[in-house]
Amino acid sequence: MARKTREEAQRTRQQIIDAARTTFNQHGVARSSLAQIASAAGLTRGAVYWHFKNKAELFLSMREDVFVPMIERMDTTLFSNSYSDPLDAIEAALKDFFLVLDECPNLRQVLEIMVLRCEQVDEFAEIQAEIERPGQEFLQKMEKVYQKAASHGSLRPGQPASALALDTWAFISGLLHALLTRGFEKKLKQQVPAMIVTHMQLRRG
Amino acid sequence: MARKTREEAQRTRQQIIDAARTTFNQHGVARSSLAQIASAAGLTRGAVYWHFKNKAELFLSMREDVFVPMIERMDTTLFSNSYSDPLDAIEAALKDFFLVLDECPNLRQVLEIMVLRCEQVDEFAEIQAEIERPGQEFLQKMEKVYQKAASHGSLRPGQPASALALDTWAFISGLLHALLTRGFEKKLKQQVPAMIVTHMQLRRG
DNA sequence: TTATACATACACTTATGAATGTATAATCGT
DNA sequence: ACGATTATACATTCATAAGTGTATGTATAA
Repeated sequence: MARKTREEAQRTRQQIIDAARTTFNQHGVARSSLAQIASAAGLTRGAVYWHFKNKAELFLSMREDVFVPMIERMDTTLFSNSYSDPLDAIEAALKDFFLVLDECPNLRQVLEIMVLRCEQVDEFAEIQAEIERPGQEFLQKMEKVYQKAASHGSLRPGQPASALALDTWAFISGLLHALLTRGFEKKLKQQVPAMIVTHMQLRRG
Repeated sequence: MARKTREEAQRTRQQIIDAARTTFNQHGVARSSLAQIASAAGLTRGAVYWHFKNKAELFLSMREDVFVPMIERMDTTLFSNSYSDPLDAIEAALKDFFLVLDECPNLRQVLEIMVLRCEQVDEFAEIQAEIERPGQEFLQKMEKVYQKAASHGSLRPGQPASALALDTWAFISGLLHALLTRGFEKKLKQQVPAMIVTHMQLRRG
C-alpha cells in the first residue's frame, strides 16, 4: 500500500490503540493476538509492529492514553480550595472519580482490562508496578487532606489520619473492583454516591 | 508405564492440582501450559488429560480444593453466639479471615491466582460467576449481623444496616486486593488488625 | 532520491486434543 | 483360588492450529 501523511499515520496509531482497547477488553490480553487487533483496526500486523515494538508496549501506550488525565483531574478536586471543609473535598473527589468512570467508556475499559483481563505476572511485572503507584500516591495525598481536616476540626476524633486514609483507600479500591466485576450494573452504580456519603459521614465529628 | 491403585491415582490427581496451583501462581493461568503443569508434577500431559478434561476443569478443581472450607469457617465465626455484641462477631470474623489467609499458603495462592493471575473473560465467565457468589452471600450475611447489632443497641445510629454492610464489604474487598497485589508484605500485613479495629470502631455507638 | 508507512511472506516455536500404546489393578467366571 | 478378561492409569506419538518476530516488498510523502 501507499505511504501516508504524518497526521494520517498518527490516526492509524490511535486506531490501533482503540482496537487494542476493545479487543483486550473483550478477549483478555493474553488471548488477544496482534493479528486480531490489527484486523479490528482494519490493518495488518505490519502496521502494529511498525508503531509498537510488541504487545507489552502497545498495552502501556493504551494505558497512558487515558490514565494520566484521570489522575490530574482527581488531584485538582482533592486539593481544591473551594471547599471550606477538607472532608468535603475528599467526598467530592471520590464522587468525581466514579462519575468520570461512568462517563468515560475508554477509561472504564482500560481499568477493566488492567484489573480483570490482564494476568499480573512475569514480564508484566513492571506494568503492575506502574498500576500500583497511582494507588500509593493517592493514599499519601488522602492522608494529607485528612490531616488538614483534623486541624480544621471537622474530623471525628479518635483515629489518626493515616488509619482513616488506609480505610478510605481500601473502601475505594474495593468499590472499584466491585463495580468492575459486576459490569457497572445500575443497581450497584446508583448506590455509589450514597456509599461515599455513608463512608464520609462515619468520620465527621 | 504401569497402572496404579485407586488410592495412588487419587494421589497423582492431587499432585496435579498442587502443581497447577504453583504453576498458575508463578506464570499466570494463560501462560501455564498443561505440559508445564504435568512436568512440575513429575508426570506427562497424558496424566493431566486423564484426570481433567482441559485447563478450565483443572482450574475449577484446584479452586474447590481450598475454597469451600474457608467459607464454612468464616460463617461459623460470623454467626457464633459466643459474642455478646454482634459487632464483635463481625470484627472477629474479619480478623479470622485475614489470619487464615496468612496461615494457609494454599488458600493464599488460589486467591492470588483468581484475583491477579486469571483473565476473567469468555469461557472463564462461569468461573467468574462462581468467584462472585461467595462475595454476594457474604454481603447478605453481614447485613443480617448488622441488623442484630442495631437491635442489640451497640450500633452507632444514623445508617441502615445495608449501607454499613456495603461499606464493610468494599473495605474487605479492597484490603484483600491490596494485600494480594503487594504480596502480603509485612508492613501492610501488620496493619490489618488495626485497620479492622478502626473500621469497626467507626460504627460503634 | 530517500525515508516512511505500511502489507505480505517466511521461519520458527509452542500449545492443544486426540489417537495409540501398554503394563497392571480389578473383576469375573469357573 | 486361579487364570482370563477388562477397565484403568497413565506415557508416547501425531496432526493441526496459532502466534510471534523478522525479512522483504512497495507505493508515495518528504
